Amino acid sequence: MARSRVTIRDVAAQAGVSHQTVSRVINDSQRVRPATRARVEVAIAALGYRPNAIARFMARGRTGSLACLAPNLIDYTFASIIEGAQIEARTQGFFLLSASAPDEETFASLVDQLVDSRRTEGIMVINPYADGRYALLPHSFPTVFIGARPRAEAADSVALDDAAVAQQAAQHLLELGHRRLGMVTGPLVEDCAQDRSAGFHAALSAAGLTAEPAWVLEGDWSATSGYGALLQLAAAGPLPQAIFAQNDRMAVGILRAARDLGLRIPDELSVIGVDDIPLAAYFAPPLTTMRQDFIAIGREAARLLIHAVAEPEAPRRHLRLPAELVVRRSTAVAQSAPNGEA
Amino acid sequence: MARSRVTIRDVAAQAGVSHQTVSRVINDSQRVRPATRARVEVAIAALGYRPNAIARFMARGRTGSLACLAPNLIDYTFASIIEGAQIEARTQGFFLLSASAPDEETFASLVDQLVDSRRTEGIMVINPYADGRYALLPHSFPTVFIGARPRAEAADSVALDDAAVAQQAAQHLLELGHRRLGMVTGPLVEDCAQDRSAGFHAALSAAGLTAEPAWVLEGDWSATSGYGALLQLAAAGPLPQAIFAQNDRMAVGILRAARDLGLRIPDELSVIGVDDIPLAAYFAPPLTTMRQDFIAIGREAARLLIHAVAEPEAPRRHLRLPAELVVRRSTAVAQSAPNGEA
DNA sequence: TGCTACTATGTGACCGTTCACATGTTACCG
DNA sequence: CGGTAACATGTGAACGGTCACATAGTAGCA
Repeated sequence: MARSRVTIRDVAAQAGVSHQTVSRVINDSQRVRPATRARVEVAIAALGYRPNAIARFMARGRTGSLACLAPNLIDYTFASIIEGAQIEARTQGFFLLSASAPDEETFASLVDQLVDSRRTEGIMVINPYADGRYALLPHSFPTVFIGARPRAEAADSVALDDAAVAQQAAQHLLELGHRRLGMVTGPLVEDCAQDRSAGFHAALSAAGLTAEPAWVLEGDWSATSGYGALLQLAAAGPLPQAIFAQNDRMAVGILRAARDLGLRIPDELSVIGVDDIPLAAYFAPPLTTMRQDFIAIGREAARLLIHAVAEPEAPRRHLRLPAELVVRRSTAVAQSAPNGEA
Repeated sequence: MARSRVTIRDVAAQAGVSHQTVSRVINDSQRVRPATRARVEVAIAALGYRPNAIARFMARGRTGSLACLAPNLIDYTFASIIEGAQIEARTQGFFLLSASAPDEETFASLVDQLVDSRRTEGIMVINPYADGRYALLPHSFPTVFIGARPRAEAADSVALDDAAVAQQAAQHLLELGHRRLGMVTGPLVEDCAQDRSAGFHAALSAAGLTAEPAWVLEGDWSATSGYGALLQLAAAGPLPQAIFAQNDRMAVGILRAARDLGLRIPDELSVIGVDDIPLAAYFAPPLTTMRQDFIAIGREAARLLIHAVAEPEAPRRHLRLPAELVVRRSTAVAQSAPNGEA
C-alpha cells in the first residue's frame, strides 16, 4: 500500500528546505545551488516521492491532455489516425484521451464532459461533418477537424488531398489504356466522397472523356456495398473496363463480386481502391490502391492542435496530405479496345 | 473567449448562497430546499457555469481516468479491446487514456507518467508478458492484464479461453474427417500461443491422434509468416489435410501461399484461423475462423479494473472468454482418406 | 410555549502543486 | 569595509472544488 502520499512538503521537511525549493528541483529549471539540489534529490529518492500530476495541472491551470473523437476506435483508418495523434501528443508532453461517438447524442455528452469541464485542452474530431456534430463544439476552443474540407468554423483541419488522390487513381487507370471507367463512391454527404468524385471526373475531363453516369454508383464504404455495386452494374448492362472504388473495403467487395460473377480480375476488369488497408496484398488478386499515411495525418492533427492550444489567436491552418499509388495485381493494361479509339 | 473562468463561488454570489450549497446542487445529492436549488440552477445557467473537472479530481483525490496500454492502437484486436474498454469505462464515469508502447522503454516511461504520478486510477495492459513489461508495474496498483494467463502478479486478468478455442478449431477439422492436421502457431514465448498449441494437441489426443511435429510451425502472427509456413511445409514433403492457424492473419497468408502453389482450398487443404478479422469473408476463399468477441474482452477488463479500483483488497479475478466457430469456405469435408482409417 | 431533533445552509480548512513576491545570502566593487 | 546587485531560498496565497463540522432554521411533541 505504498500509496503515493508523499508530498512536496514531506520532501522539503526531509531535505530541510522549503517546499518551493523542492518544486524548483523537480521542475529542474530555476537557480538552485547544486548542493541544495543534491540534498533534495536524495530526499526525493529516499521517500520515493513522485509529483502528483493532478495537483500540478490544478495549479498550472492545464490538464496535459488532448482528446480525439472518432465514430469508433476500431476501423483501421480511425485507429491509425489516433495512433499517430497519440504518438505526436506524447512527444510533446500530452496524453491522448480517445473516445468513440457513434452518434450525435454521444458526441454531445462527450463534448460536455471533455470540453466544457476543461478536462482536455484541445480536441480532434474525425469526420465532424458526417452529421451535425461539428455544430456541438464551442467556438474558441482549440479544435482540429480530421478528414473534412476546411470550412468557416474556427477549427484547423487535416485531410487527405482527396481530389488529387482520386485524380491519380483515375490517371493510373487511364495510363493502362482504360477508357470506360466506373466509380463506386462513399456516401455523397461526406466531403471526402464529393472531393474524390470531383477528382475522378476532373481526370476524365482532362483526358477528353466523360464518365458514363450509369457506371457511377454510391456506396457506404462497406465491402458489402462494393459487392452490391458490381452486381448491380453487371445486371444493368455492359461493364466498364475499370472501376475506381473510393476506398479499399468497397474495392474488396468488388473483387469478391467479380469472383462470384466469374469475371477475371484484372484481365476483364481493373479495380483500384484507396487506403491500402492492412491485408490489401492478400486479397485475390492483391489490391492496387492509393496508400494513405494515416499516421502522418494523426501526427499533423496533433501538431496543429498543440499549436492552437499554445496560440489560440494564431490564424487557422489547413493541411492536405498526399497518397501514394501502390500497384499490385488488381489493375492491368486494357486488353483490347472494343470501343474503337486507341 | 468565454474561458470557463466562472467558479463555484461566482455562482454562489449570484445566487446569494454559499459555495457549499452550490456544490451540493451540482452533485445533486444532499438535502437542498427545492427553492434554493432552483435559485442556484438559475445562477448556473445565467453564468454558464461548468464544474472544473480537474479541481474536482484534485479535491476528491481521484482522476476519473483509466489507462490502457497496448503494443499499438492499430491492430484490429487491440483497437477493438480498447473500444470495448472505453465504452464500459464511460458508462461508469471514467475516461480511457490509451497509449501504445512498442517496447519496454516506452512502457516504462508510460508507467512513470501515468501510474507513478497518479494520473490514472488503474491500468489495463494488453500482452503484458510479451516482454518484461509486466515487471515494470508497481505492486498494489489496480491492474488488469489482457490476453495473458493469470500469474502470481497482483493483477486481474481477462483473456480468450485459448485452449478451449484451439480445441474447438481442431475439433471442427476432425469432424470434417481430417486426420492429418498441421498448425501454425504464434510466437511460443506468448502464453496465448502456448495455450492454443496445448488445446490443439489435446483435441488430437482425445481423437487418438498425434500431431506430426514437422507439420507444426512457429509463426509471428503476421500474414507473411503464414505464407512462409505453407511454402516451407510444401517444400518439405507431403502436406497435411488441414491447418489450424492460430490467428487469421497467418491463415490469410496460408490462403495466399496456397494460391501461389496452385493448391485448391478447401478441396486440397482446409484452413481455419482465429479472430474473425473484419474482411475475413472477403478473402479467397472466405475464411473459416473462431470469432473472438474483443469488445467483450475490453468491457470485462474495464469492469474488472473499476472493481479493483473501488475494492483494492478484494481477491483478484481471472476471466476466460469463449470464441464462436464461424464456418465459411476455407474448410471442407476431407476428400478421401489417403491414409486409411474412416 | 419550550425543548428536542432534524434539516438546510454556512464556515473554514484542505487536496498538492505553482505563482508572485519577500527576504536572506553571497559576491563584487569602489 | 559599506553598498548594491545578483543569486538563493522562504512565505503565503492562489487554483476550484470537496470535506468535516458549526450554526441557523424548522418542525414535532409534550
